[in-house]
Amino acid sequence: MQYWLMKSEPEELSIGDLEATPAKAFPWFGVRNYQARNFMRDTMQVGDLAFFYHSGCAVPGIAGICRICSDSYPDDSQFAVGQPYFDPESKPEAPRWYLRDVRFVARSRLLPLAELRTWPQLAGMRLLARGNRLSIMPVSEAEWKFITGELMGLPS
DNA sequence: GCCAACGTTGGC
DNA sequence: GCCAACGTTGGC
Repeated sequence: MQYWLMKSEPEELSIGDLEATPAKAFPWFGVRNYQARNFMRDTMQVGDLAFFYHSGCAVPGIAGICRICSDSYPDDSQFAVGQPYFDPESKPEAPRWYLRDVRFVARSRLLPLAELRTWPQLAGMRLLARGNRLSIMPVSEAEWKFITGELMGLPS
């Protein structure tokens, strides 16, 4: 059981979209970074929990929690000619990009990036490291427990 | 294998 | 829209 943080632009997919259809498995499509792909393809396990992070919006921050609910499989969007995530270098017989499905767990109050930076307990968080651009990254158990317990007020 | 150029991410 | 930081590409 590991913890993660997954970034999404809410205009594309938001925690509200998951919440609106909590039984649905949402493919986490569009990741085009090898390190993030490797986390999804190789390291994640079904049942892992992840913070759902809203990026590229007015107030970026953690907006809720989702659960990894599938094994990894090829991201269809890499083969969609003319679409934003098309990758002409990737072949169906050797897909380059893999994803997993996630499902809604909880919405939280928005925890803005600027607020997360103020907590000494989170000073080592990868999300807050200078120049960090990874869209999928591990979260330590201590960070997870602090955020869910102290900032979200969820029972442990 | 180095590294400059370029494209992308993502906060502000 | 700007720009810092990073990842990728490709020439050498």
